[in-house]
Amino acid sequence: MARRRQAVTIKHVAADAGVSLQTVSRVINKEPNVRPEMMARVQEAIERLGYVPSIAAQRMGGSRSYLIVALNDRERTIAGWRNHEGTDWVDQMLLGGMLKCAEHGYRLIVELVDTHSDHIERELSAALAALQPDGVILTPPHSQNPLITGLLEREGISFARIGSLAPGRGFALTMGDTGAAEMATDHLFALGHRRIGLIAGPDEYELSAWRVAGWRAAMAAHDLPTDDLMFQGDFSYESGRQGAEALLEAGATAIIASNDQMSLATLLLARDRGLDVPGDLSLVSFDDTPIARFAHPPLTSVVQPIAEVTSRAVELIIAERAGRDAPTDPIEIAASLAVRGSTAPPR
Amino acid sequence: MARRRQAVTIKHVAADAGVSLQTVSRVINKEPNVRPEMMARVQEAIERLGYVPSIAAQRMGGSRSYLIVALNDRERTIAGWRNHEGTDWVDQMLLGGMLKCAEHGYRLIVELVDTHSDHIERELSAALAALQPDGVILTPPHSQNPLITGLLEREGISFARIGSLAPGRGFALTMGDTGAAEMATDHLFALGHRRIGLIAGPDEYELSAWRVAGWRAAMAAHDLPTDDLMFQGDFSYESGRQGAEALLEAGATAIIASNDQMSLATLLLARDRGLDVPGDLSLVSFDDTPIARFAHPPLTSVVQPIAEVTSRAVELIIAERAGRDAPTDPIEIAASLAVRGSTAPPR
DNA sequence: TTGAAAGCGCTAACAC
DNA sequence: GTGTTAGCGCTTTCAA
Repeated sequence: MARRRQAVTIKHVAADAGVSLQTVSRVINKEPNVRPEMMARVQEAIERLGYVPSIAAQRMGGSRSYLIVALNDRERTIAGWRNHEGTDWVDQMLLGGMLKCAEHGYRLIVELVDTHSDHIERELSAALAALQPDGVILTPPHSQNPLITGLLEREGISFARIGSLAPGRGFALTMGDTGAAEMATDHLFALGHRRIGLIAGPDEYELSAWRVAGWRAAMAAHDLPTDDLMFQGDFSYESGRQGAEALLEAGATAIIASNDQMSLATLLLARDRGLDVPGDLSLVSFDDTPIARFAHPPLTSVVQPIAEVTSRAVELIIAERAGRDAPTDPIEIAASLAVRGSTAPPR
Repeated sequence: MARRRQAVTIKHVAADAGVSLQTVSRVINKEPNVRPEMMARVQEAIERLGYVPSIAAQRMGGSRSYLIVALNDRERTIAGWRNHEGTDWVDQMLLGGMLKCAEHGYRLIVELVDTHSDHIERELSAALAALQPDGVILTPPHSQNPLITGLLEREGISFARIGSLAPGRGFALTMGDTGAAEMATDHLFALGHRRIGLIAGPDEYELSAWRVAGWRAAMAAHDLPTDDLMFQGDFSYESGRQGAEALLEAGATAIIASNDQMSLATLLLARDRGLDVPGDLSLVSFDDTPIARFAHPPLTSVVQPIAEVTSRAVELIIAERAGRDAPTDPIEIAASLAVRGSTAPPR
């Protein structure tokens, strides 16, 4: 295979337009101090020759790399793909992130690193050194891992933290978990439920606590006790089953589960016990994956705007690189509730 | 934001190990002609300093870019993500492709281009110029688009064609569609079906014809007529419904549908008509997405090894770049049949 | 407002 | 075997 070089480079454009390399570069980067006339001439040459800058060369020149890394948890992501039951977190990130990137000539690269690895910093450093991305989008639980945020901060790379409100650098974005939990609780309350249980996620995820807080707030607003109605799971099916057992024991007539696996576990436990959903037990899921949508009955679910949040994260990163000033307050893009067949008034 | 440069470069390593840049480069690239002793010294320096080569600089040096592009159909892919019903083609490509890439220090970048666009060549050229990937993995229907394969061939970029057997350059890989269709047909025959209908995919996809051929071959082997038992759909729900109507009209007791949407359409049509699946109608899907797995009953499906095929495609591309000789024959990684509740003996 | 020169981190070609 | 040199395509000084 022949050593392949760029077909048309900035030099060709410069020659064609009869200007210097520098002027072409300025036009490409939309820099000021170029006469409209020059700019038009250069633009025309670019079109004619079909010139597209090489991102490797742009990076080498010391400017942007036009690469944004979406960092996900390796174990969980791969497990999701392997089981292929449609957990579409990554797809939604691609949908929102890739398309937004494309609008600005950027690319989104998915990277996986182990949360629990002791050499997580080395893994990430290697990826950063290899790719030299202009930004990194962190998802839970990476978004609240100080080893990761610290490294990014030291390296001076702009990053977004999805699902984290911790103070510090990096754009914080949430999907309004507190409000979503309140919404779910209120929905169940409005149906007439009073014993509303919550199967929470693990502490490792900040958002677990937010959801608990939202549920507690809603319960308190209705003067309802929460005493033994909370069970802390770890997002696994098994923990969901345990949680459902505990909450049924506590007399829950409705259960909110913090993800699809725990919801599914609850649904199947109910079935095993001969309980009708939603007749004997109402159920709200906190994920809107096919597992929830195609369950029988289809689960009322909190729908998380992953694509929108990722898109926003990309925007923030690109805007910061472009020198525009960044918002310092956390950004919330609220989840919504899709009411389906798993919730109904209690008997 | 400070202009960020590589923290530790090949120069640092060279200095640290007391050798020339070139020697370090040779070690990195596993080139011959380096004494084991030198190599060890360099390796040690690399470890100690935590050096990782910059992909951009490697590309600039004129060698590999360590980037492989996975090219998918824009419209279909985005629609899949938007509807988010778990069509996990891209996920499976990432699963197989990313992991294999990672083993060799490569990255997989997902790119979307419009099949029906008249400027498809410009779109692709731009992506190639920007990224300068070492290889491109084509999926249907791009894999049989001469505009695309022609361009890649002219540019001298190695590429893999998934789902294409057309002659010409590029590694051809299939998932044994002919055999899969035969397998599905034989399964139904073994259950006692004689009127087995097929809802085929559009001609735009080579594999549509292979599936028809497999079905025909299996039917012929059992001396069964195929006359009015074939309907050509276009992978849409609507066409699936039309196909199901036509085939039921023709007296089919079993239907094989070429994707999940058409299968779902068939299932729902049966339900509308009060037909029990599998009692009155057996159904085999050609996709194993959540739509098929979570349907009621769960659909017997052809399971396509997308991850494996992509992984293999990555291997082939990397091997070719490394100068190892490439297989010229098409590679088949056979699909399997997951028997579920939608197939049973006819009444 | 424009251009010339230097250098980014790496590899290819050649010399030693 | 190993080191030296000359770029790759671009951006960043800095000078005009």
